Amino acid sequence: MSEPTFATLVSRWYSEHARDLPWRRPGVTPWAILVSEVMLQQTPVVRVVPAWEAWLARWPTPAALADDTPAEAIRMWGRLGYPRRAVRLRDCAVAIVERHAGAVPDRLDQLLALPGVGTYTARAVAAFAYGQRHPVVDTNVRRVVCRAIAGEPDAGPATRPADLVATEELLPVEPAAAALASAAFMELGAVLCVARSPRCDRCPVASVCAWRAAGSPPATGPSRRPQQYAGTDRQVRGLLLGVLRETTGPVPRHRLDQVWADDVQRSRALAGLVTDGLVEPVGEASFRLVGDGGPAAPAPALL
DNA sequence: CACCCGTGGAC
DNA sequence: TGTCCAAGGGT
Repeated sequence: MSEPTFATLVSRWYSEHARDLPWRRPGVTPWAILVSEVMLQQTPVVRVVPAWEAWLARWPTPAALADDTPAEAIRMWGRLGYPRRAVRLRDCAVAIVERHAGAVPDRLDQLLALPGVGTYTARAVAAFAYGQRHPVVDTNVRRVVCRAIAGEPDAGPATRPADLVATEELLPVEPAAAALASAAFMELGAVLCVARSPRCDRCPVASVCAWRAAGSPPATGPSRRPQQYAGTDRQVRGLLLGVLRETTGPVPRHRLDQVWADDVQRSRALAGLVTDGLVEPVGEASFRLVGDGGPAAPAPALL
């Protein structure tokens, strides 16, 4: 009789206490899982749930989304934040149709090649949609492994190859069990082993946690400086996009001028939205969400 | 690697 | 009230 492994302890806890999130239910398609993963990039679960349901009701397949405009994707994205993700998700749908006949690929390298799909999302889809054995490392998993295994209060700012290796070593050999363990690690980090005031009293691995054993030392160095928002280009972009989102078709520049007083910053923000494929100019003095109201008119400059 | 990219809730 | 943080990705 050997002691249960770390993954076994967390997986048992997960089996009993996992939240009933819609993308975890039986029969959910790989596309639906991919959509959930993209929406969950830096956006809390509670805000994703209704957006995910509305999105999939409208675009149940990659082909359906690929046939619609970026403008509609941006509108459906609502206020999830980082609306470039909406455009990339549609680009991703187009790529899936073109490269994979409309089916979400199951190979890691093919997933990684899709727009908006990085190290985390590719592995999450391969594991959760296709049951493959890959370490799935997000901010939650990094925190759990960093604390429980390394005994340190917090992980670094970005996922490193070493994080993947450390997590892989914790996974069971059997692929389905490994995928379950990855979901369990994430859940533990999201629900109990949270950044501020972790709930160690309910933790299934508290007795083997290296961080607890070390006396739960607090984080020392300046981790990452808080990201500013008020007064930044991001706030201005958000204001501009808010106007464009609520209007169908072109919006005269004078209406956009009202959202922010600083001409230089406002122009820079608008140009950024154009560069990022969210907004396009219409004629001399109007802008719209990309593709809003049909294909763009021929560029007059080309004659 | 550093920085940029939205939004809203909790403390 | 300001700060911190949330299933990252692209450049």
